[in-house]
Amino acid sequence: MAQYHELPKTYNPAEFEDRIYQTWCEKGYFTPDVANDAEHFSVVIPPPNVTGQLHMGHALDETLQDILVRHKRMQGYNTLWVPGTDHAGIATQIKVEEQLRVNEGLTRYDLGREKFLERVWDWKNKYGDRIISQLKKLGASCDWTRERFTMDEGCSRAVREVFVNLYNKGLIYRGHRIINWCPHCLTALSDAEVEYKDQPGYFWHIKYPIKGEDGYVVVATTRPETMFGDTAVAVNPEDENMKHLISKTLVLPVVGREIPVIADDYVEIGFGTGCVKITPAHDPNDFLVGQRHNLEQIKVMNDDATMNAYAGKYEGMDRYACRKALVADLEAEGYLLKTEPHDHNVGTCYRCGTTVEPMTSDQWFVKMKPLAEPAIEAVENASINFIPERFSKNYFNWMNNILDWCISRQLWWGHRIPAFYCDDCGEMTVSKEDITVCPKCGKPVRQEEDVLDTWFSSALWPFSTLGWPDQTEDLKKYYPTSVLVTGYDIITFWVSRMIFSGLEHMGEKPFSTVFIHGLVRDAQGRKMSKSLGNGIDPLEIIANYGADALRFALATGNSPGNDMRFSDEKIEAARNFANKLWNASRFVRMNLTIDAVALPATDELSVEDKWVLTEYNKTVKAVNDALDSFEVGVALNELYNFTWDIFCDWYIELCKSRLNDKDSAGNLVAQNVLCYVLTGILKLLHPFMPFITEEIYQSLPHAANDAESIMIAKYPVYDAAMQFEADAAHMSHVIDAIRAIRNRRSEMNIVPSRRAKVYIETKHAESFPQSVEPFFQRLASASEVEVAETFEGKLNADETVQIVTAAATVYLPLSDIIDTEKEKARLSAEKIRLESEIVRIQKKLENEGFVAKAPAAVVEGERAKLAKYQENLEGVIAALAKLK
RNA sequence: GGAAGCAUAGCUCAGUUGGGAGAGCAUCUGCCUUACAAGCAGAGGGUCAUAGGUUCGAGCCCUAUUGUUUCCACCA
Repeated sequence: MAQYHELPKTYNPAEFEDRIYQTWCEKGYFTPDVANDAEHFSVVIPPPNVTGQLHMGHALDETLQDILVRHKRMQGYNTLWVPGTDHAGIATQIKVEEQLRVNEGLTRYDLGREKFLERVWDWKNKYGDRIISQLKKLGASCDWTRERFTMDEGCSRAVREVFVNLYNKGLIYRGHRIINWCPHCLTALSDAEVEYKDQPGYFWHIKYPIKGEDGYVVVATTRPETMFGDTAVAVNPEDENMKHLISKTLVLPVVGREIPVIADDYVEIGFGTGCVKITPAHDPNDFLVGQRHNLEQIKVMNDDATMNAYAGKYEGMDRYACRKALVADLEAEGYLLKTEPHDHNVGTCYRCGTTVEPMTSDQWFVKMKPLAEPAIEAVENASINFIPERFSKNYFNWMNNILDWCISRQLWWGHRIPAFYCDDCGEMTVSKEDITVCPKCGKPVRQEEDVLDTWFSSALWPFSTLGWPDQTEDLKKYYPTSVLVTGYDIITFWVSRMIFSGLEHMGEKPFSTVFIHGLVRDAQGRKMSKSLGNGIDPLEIIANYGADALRFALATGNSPGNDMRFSDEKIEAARNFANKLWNASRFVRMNLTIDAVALPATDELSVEDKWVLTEYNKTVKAVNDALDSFEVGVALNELYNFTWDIFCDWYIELCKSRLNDKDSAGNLVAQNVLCYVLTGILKLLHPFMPFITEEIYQSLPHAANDAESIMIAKYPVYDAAMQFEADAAHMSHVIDAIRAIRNRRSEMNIVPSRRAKVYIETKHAESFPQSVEPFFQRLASASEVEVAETFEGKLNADETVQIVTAAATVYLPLSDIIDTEKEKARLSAEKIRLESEIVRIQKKLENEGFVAKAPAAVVEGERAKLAKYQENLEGVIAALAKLK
């Protein structure tokens, strides 16, 4: 035993987690051999942003991935988990600008582009490293030799390659279009980056006078400040009340500019006033109307959402200040007809929360329709599967209605768009390589200032991380990846874009399965957020409870796609389980004299050995099945129950008598079976709780074919030869009887220290051989045990407690505390219960439909149940008769 | 406006091809039984949201309703 280290008396994860992780790294277990021709299992990590630190969402995402990855690795797959981080364009730039402002009172313009980017890289290095070290704390078995960053050289090359390819195919274009503008971040946003929120507001009804007439039309608007950009008023041509206005000219109040009344069926008859002001430069719908009618686009705001010269005397005012002043003026001049409260949904920036301003602008776009079609098809024909399946509906909804993707951002942090302008001849060149002179005229060129949407590079992650555009060995071996694990909140941002990118650039899907999980909420079910201050720090949890407990708490009870709550109770329960496993292992270990484990031959095994092996084997199957179908919570529940209830509470207890008898043959058998099953539990649990299982594994003797580390051990597989059904049935008779005795004694408040002889009257003598007698002594407070087919005439019913179980009637001679009347009442109640059960089952079995249509196994099960109840009832009736 | 999820013990949640409901925590009772009080043994507690339907049989499938959460779209 000397070669195996001791387990300290108390479970203290902090003592070994870091050490074990370091050993795994040193041994290179995380790095697969590309040349190994086993089937591959590959996963790319959803790259955490370099903006911050690990939060519970990451912890869940990483835990689930690690469970799948470790399971497959132990099953012998050529397993790769690629780690990395995301540059997170806007988010990171905002953070660094904020830091700059607070610490130095500077803006990015004070530093200039180059110096500012140096600062961002400093930030990236610091926080990127921090998040990686946090992933390691969690136990993530990523291959760190393949760590990537969305802006590293390789990924940047992939981005350029993709950009140029799409441009050459006509799928990327530059256009003057209406986009979502964030006046705080000072950049365009894609549709996906806008979050709509309900905000209270008003409908202002404003008179627009008709030129040359006394009359006016009334337009209702929630955004009066945009009226400086109005270039028409539209009515529906089918609207009988309005059609007479068509082609008339209106005079914009305050501004005095003349605009036409146009006909467009975009206007809904009966809604509002029936007249709609058209502001093509500041509303997406109006933009389309403007295109149809060739209207002028008048932009009335600056980039920071202050009003420009078109707003006349309001120039320089913020859009909301302008709104207030304008409304007051309109009212004063009699143009304001009425003001009604109106809640509406306004778009906000997903990074800073500022209300987005729709504006026309020159931006770069990806033409989406041609890319979306094959991406939709891949999910439709189940080439890619969502788990749970319902999330494919989300996906279809987004992809079917997709508009062109605005990919340019007016930021500095990101992949600069590889377009080069020649101011001399006006030529624009898009190029994979940087160029300095115009290929057409030879004059100097300047590169596009804008950078790409951060999701543009994320979209390439499954292949850019494997070396593309080079045809690397990694790419050949590990693409397409096997599973993508992520939250439902970024299906549109990321998953959909990876799918069409993979199909377009690789000609093959990026992954086969998308495994979606929910959000981690706080104990009250609220989203964790900085503003609420209810975030739980995973690192604090690890420090207090250990990474294994955190992982267990996140994985247990988790079902795909559903949100979960994280609470103190949960993490404590997880820690308690780890502690239980720890102590059970200590117990096993302290009873060991063997140096190696070998499962004894079947004829050497006792009934309880065969029982526990049968139950273990069932658990092996259940866990593998559950993991194969991504039911991580179900798998862990199976393991929890087997470990705690069957192994610890029963099997270990059942072994104690053999373990105490050091010289018996049974002693070695028990040692071997205990070690065998415990090692099996450790292996099964390893993907969920990697550290504690390794620590214990290293402290136990192993079988000849066991690996040096549990990480690379073989995952248990179901073995039909290890199903000992008959023995398992015998054992459950014994367990039934023990439970029944405990139950009675507890009801009668008999302290465990008061022992009593146990008489077992049974027709199933084979279930109660002499070898099980110690179980009753140890677990049912028996002083001694006697088994017989009948104790007729030997026991006085009035002086014994009668306990009827399915397979036996047990007598406890406790004459001094027996209340015969209570015994009668109890047995009578039991009789009634059994009778009603019997009637229920009999009815079922008399039902021809049931017998004819139900599966044979179910019918058989009911028959067996009936027989059991009937035997039980006979026992109760006999017991009652004796009390008369 | 469109779509989806959830509703099961006091609380938080499992329940996967439909065969008479489980766990953790909490509560109550008894135990320091030499691995574990972060524990052991027992107990109580559920018209599985409501109303219909399919079926021999429904927590599970279908329809409607109520409550709740989320996603998408958005009418100025």
